[in-house]
Amino acid sequence: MFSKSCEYGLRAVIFIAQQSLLDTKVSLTTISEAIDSPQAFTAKILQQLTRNNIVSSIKGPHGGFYIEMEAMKTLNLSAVVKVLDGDDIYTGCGLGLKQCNEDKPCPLHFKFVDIREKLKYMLENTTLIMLANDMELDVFHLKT
Amino acid sequence: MFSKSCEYGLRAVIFIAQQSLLDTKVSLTTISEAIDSPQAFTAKILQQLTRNNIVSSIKGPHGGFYIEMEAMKTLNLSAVVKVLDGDDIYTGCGLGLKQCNEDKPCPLHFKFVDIREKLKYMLENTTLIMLANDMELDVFHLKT
DNA sequence: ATTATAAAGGACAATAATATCTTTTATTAA
DNA sequence: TTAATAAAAGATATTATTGTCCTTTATAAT
Ligand code: FES
Ligand code: FES
Repeated sequence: MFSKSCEYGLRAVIFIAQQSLLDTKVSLTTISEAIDSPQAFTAKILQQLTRNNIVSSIKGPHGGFYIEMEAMKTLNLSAVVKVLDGDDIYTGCGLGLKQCNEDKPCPLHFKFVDIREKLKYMLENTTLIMLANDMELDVFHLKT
Repeated sequence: MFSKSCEYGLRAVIFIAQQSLLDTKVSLTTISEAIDSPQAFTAKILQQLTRNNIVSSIKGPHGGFYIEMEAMKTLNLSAVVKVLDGDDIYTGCGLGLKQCNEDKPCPLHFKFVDIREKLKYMLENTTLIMLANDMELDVFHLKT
């Protein structure tokens, strides 16, 4: 479904959001251990996310990554996916036609678009703060 | 969503099914032109599909690929996807955890499984003959 | 000012996916 | 039985994704 980059990115963002709820900044090392992802690769992903204003970062001692409360309330999973995987998942044809077009549809178009829209709706309506709050319940996991 | 192999494979299977409805066997060249796919790569994909008894093939003059009427009625898109992409799409965690497990779920699990099941249902309930018949309507396309 | 910390950035490496090319095998028709 | 046709199989090439390593920049504390 999503690329590895996107999977790590989503897990990282959820972990950072959870910690930001407690006003804690987290370092790359802490993040990659918490979500069980390759550290250097995760660093690259976090760079993309900070450049695109999903997460914030501060260099130096006591620095690290965090997410502004305002951003947590506004941002949804869709924003993260768009940064890391583009919007192919929202606009691409299920059978790989160069463009998904209602007027020249592939034989799977109508059935496929139905599911694609449900996925889109789900990602757009799941905010980071919702997930951060869920994580406080101790029933959800970000590794293994 | 699907790999390139799977996209080409699905398009090829739908085209072959449509032609088999008319009792026509089709060659690799015909197929790759009809679905606008790289010929040699498509050959590899068709080999996998014949080995796995999705499509049938005959070598030599007047040979080519076809699908048995019985197979067309029985086989669904899910069978094709499983051969080419495995069943990761049915069993994999949306956030890339090593295994998707209801008892140790990722924060997206329940929302994700809902969509995953809908996709599974759609693929399992779309038979090749349904799509072959649809293609006769001249409203659906397999390229551009 | 110096040192330690931590993210940012650039260069490179390994692996997997995609794609091509060549040879072999099976089948048909002349 | 020979030549032509078409799929199967094997080897190789290209590209994208995933992953690592090293250097630079910013910040904080001593
Ligand atoms: S044209 Fe294929 S999904 Fe829309
Ligand atoms: S554990 Fe992540 S989708 Fe099931």
